[in-house]
Amino acid sequence: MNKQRKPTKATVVLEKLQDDILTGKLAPEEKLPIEVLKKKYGLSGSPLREALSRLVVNGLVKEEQQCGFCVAPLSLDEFYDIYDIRARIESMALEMAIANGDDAWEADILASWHKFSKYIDPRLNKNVDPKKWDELQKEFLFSLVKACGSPWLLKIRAMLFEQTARYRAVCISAKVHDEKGTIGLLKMDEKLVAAVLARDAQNACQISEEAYRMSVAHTAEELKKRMPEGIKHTESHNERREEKRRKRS
Amino acid sequence: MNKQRKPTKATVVLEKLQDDILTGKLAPEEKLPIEVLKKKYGLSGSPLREALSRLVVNGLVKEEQQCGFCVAPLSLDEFYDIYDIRARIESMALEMAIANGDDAWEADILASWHKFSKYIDPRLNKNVDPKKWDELQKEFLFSLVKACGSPWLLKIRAMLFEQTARYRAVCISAKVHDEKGTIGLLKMDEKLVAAVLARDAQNACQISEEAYRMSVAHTAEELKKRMPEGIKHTESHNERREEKRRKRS
DNA sequence: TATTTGCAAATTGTCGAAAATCCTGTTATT
DNA sequence: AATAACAGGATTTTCGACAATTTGCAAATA
Repeated sequence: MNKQRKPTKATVVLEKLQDDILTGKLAPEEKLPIEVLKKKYGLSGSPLREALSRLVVNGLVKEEQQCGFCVAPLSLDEFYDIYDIRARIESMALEMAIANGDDAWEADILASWHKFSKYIDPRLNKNVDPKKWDELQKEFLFSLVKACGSPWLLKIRAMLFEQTARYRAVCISAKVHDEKGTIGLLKMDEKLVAAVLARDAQNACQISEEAYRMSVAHTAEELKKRMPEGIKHTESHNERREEKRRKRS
Repeated sequence: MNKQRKPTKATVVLEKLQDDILTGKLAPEEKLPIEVLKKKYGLSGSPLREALSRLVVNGLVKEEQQCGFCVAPLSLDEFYDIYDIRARIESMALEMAIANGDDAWEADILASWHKFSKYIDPRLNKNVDPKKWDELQKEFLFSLVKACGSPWLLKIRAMLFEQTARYRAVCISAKVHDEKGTIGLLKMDEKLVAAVLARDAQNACQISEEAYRMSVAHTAEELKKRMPEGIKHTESHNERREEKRRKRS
């Protein structure tokens, strides 16, 4: 009998904040003044600070002592870093899952692959919702490694996944309309599923890493196009301060 | 130009709590009632909850909604898991560092290895402080991977390192008095340094993993002696997993 | 006897205000 | 003119009290 405990306001607002950051409603480098957030989310300072503190640890929020919180910045450097590490971790988990997985694991892969592939296939579905695309893909990728047997590896993986979501969000809509690219992705993932179910770890990892490489290249293109805006925002922020100082002197 | 900001009480008490948990002053599963902590650390609830919230995210503290916080439990299951993942992550970082490291990196390895090895060698130093042993070893191991080039990998590694510290602490004093074991460790680490400086990644990783395996075996022995009965019941399962890991390499 | 119900005590979670700290623009000093 | 010292205002951080929730225990019920 699992006792259902009422979630605290802190955890509720944590999820809301996380979602707002991941979807870009709160922009990178944006300042997060408590006074504003209090009104926006309709609660007091304590649970807010609690939520923000948690987000600091997993890297979505940055804190400067005595100067409050802000959304963690985005950078190309970090983007390449996270994707690189994420691909390696994913391979590691994949290898372990292939060694450990049982029948239920295989069944789960087939099920989530079915749902994901049918949904995003432009030949079957013309109206894909980027949000749902992301959700289904997440479930599919998770099903592959779920059976790796290591809670900590899954925890680390989840953390990296969350981080990359922020970068993906920048250009997710672009992907939806790239019919040719989508079909390529489908074919590649299909090969991946086949390799995993055949318990061919080496091949599976190779395909997985290849998929990551393509994804990185694609996303980086979009990022370079759009990041200037994101960065300009913070730069202008800094420059405004600089300018003010210059004017006065 | 680095402005020194005064640290908040929350961050101060965070470090104190972390230290108390890592050194075992706060026992695993021990309840952490705020009323008690308030008196113990001499401050109010808000910064305390903030610190505890952070510790929840990185896994040192467990929270149950509406029922407060407690020190995260220790279990053999988790012990094997963390060490396994940590060894793999360490190999990954080692490989990258060997590929990326420069002269300064090599120099740093030699320096910290010198300090560490001289200090723990029972033929040179009879009065070793376990705390300092741990500190020097930490610095030495960090120097090996520092040049891996990935901030995120280092962050993950640091997190796992912290976690294992708690398990090590249970039996750290035993290690200090095992003269033969210490000399064995020294020899092994010496070979590791040689392999790293020779940029022989494969060999280095092999030695590193071998060292972890020995460490796991040794620590597990001590843990089994000291841990309460209830926790041991999954032991056979864990050992099977260890077997699998051993065979693979 | 075993299970459920209901109340009191204890503890957690939240609030609003007070204290501490930082930033900005002005004035004083060299 | 450049630098340092200093208030005023804004923001962050902390406190102490209040509200909400759980837990323990005893009485009631089957």
